[in-house]
Amino acid sequence: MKHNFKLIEPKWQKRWQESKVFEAADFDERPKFYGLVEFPYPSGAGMHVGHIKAYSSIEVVARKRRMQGYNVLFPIGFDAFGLPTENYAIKTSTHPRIITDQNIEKFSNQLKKVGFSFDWSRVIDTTDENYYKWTQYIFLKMFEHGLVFRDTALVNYCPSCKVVLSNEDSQGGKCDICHSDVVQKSKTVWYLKITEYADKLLEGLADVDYPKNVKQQQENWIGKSTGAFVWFDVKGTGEKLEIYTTRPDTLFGVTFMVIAPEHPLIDKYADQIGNMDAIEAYRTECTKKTEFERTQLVKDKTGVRIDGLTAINPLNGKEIPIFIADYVMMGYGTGAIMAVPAHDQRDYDFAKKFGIDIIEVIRGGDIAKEAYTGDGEMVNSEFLNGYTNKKDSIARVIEEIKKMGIGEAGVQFKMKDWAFNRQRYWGEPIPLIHCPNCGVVPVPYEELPLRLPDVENFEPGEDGESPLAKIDSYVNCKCPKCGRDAKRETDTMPQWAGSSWYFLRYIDPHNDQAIADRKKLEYWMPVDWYNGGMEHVTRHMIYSRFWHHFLYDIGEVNTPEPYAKRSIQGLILGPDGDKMSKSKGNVIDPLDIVEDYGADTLRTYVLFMGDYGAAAPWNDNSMRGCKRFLERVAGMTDLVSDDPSTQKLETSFHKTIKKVSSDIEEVKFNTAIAALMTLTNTIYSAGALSKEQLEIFIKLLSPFAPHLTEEIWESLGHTDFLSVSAWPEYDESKTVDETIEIGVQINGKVRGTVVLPTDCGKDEALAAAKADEKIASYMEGKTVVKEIYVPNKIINIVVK
RNA sequence: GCCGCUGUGGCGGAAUUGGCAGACGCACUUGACUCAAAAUCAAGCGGGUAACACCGUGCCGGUUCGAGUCCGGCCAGCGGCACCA
Repeated sequence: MKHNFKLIEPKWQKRWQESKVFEAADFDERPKFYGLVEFPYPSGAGMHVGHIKAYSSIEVVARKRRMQGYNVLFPIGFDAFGLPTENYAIKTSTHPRIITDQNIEKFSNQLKKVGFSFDWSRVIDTTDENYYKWTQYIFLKMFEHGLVFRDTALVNYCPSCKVVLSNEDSQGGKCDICHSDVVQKSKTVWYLKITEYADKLLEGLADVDYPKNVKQQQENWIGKSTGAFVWFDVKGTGEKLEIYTTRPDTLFGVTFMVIAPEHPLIDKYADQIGNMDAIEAYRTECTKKTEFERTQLVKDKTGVRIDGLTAINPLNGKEIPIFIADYVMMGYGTGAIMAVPAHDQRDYDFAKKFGIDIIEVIRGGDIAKEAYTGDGEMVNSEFLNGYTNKKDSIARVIEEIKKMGIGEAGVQFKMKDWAFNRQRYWGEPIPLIHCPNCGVVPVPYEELPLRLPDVENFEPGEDGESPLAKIDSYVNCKCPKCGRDAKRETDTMPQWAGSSWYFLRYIDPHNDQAIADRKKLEYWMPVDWYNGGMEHVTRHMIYSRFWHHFLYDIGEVNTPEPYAKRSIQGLILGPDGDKMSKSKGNVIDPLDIVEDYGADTLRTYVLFMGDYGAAAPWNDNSMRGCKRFLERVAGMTDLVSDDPSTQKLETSFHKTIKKVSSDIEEVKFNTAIAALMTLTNTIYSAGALSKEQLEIFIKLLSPFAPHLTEEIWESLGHTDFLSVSAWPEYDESKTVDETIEIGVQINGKVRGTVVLPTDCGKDEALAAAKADEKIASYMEGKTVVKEIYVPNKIINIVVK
């Protein structure tokens, strides 16, 4: 047979679609498998080869599972709210709804051309009102449970996008959308209390199968630290200044305190502060610094002493000065620290610059040169003197400060609450109403969805005001509680809202009574295997795990963790080894490859390129090698024979079944394909194979190259789909050859090989080795010291 | 600075977890077919040698009959976090 991909690929895609062979069946008695891939943002540019690689992994697993007799749910949808569409809408004066529909249409067609076995009856679109109704529903549930709050604080703000960003959306001080520098701005924003779930998100990691680096990155992001809160009296005010520290056992080494420039203590006692002018000047200066400047000036500490306010060390009653300095952040801990210059480098640098005392309380370093942060004997610390173990001294001091009522043990997280509103049009409207009488009132559940109104102009207002604020008919409403005139919240939800629960909607996409039917949720959840990119580990994955834990707590879902297993795909780089980008002109369009080489070649190649989790450059020649391989597979149909000699291939077949089966489970698609190539070479050398053997071969290949293998299956006389035929079984005893060639070493160096019966005994093996002429020559005139024989592996003869 | 990952031919990458390093694919060389080219088929392909020897998995040392794999110490690259108290 010839591999005529242009003919067969559309043919099978049509048949799969018409027969609904990939549609999942709820409550089927077969075991279930829920395979998930990160649904795409339908951009105007269409699909990227990265999408193909990302989807091909679960595609292969899903196809294998179906053949193994599982009831498989492998869905796809579109995460379609977001800025790129909105910006394109502004540029072209087209409604985002129209653009989104066009892009979804384009993406769907492209996905179908690659032959992915998605269940197209369950497609979701996060911008569909019947979908975002439930996004709003979950939001209101969170509101109801006190997880939504409003606060005025310093937030990440992107001046270019004119939008408030969450911590996750401004990693490294850059806007996630346009990559320009984020500034800190005081704003009143809506938060989701994700920090309330910090511990659950951390502990949940113990129960899931994620790659190590994924777990570690999430742990870092959550950033739990344990320590203590300590309250310092501010002399003459009755005020307690609360600090957080991980080393409360260094309390006797405190020689000053530092509070963040934004700390409320300053304004509260402004009239007692003698140098308010200097302090105000410093505060102004701080707000002008960009994130970049702050991180670049790490060594150069700045600050101002607050005249008129001094603190008292609660352990020894010593008076200590208070400074403001921007190396202390309002956003972490309490915005105030006790400074122990002898044992913290930042405090040390500050103390040196301002001429403050440095008191050693832990021995082991040289505090004349630098701060000592290691372990050692405690000194100058009264009741702590003599402790040498940090754990013990911390435990002791916590006990003591608790007794004295001056502090307590505590934990802190780096993770911050999720700034949840965006001053944008193309997002889910936030279903809250501001009533002058009742305060913030939720839109009643029965009024959901709160629909996005039509507007003329999608541009945000000058001071970062949402476009929705300009529509009086939307803004003005009646308070659901008291019935008086009220105003709607006009901001929308962030990009990540819709994707925080989408995997639940696939389970019951058309349900208008609930997120999804409870029984169906219990049947399908959790997601058995979720593949995606590293870039979502500290955004989408954290957010969606948070929402899911919440839904579990209120009894809406049956598992705390949404994803049982996670895998990560590595980037496909351009042929030049650089990241693909339009400006570099090194972008490979997957549809061009489908057109010129076929979908089966594309699919096989993206998985054959290398280690699935690692980045690898695209290589046209290497891709053609995969096409050549598929052509050789097509050619096997001409080798089918009932000649008894084909029985000699049996061992190779059993080995290959075993290898391909296990490699797919271990995300080693490259070696699974390599094994099939090796078997192809073996078959061609043999010159013939049986019909049954060819059937096994195409079954093993079908998850990778489903079109060609369906075609061969049909040509062999089958009228059913290969895609749902039974996955081949292997017989362990038949995976072993009768004879095996092993290496023979003299003194650890390979000097020859010998062919032995499998599992041959030691005497026989050594005799065979010594009979070898070359081996014998190496042993001549030497005495044998030791003989090592590992069956089926190696012979090593040590001589002197 | 802290944490994590990775270093193997000309290239992408294998190696049953301590047992013949370089599977499979690409590139390359030679041959067959062809007027010729492409495609295809056959053979070769880490360095080195006429052939052996010998040298080879980032570097230095160690354990072992035997190390890409284990241990100790470095070096380089990538990713994440970062004045986190």
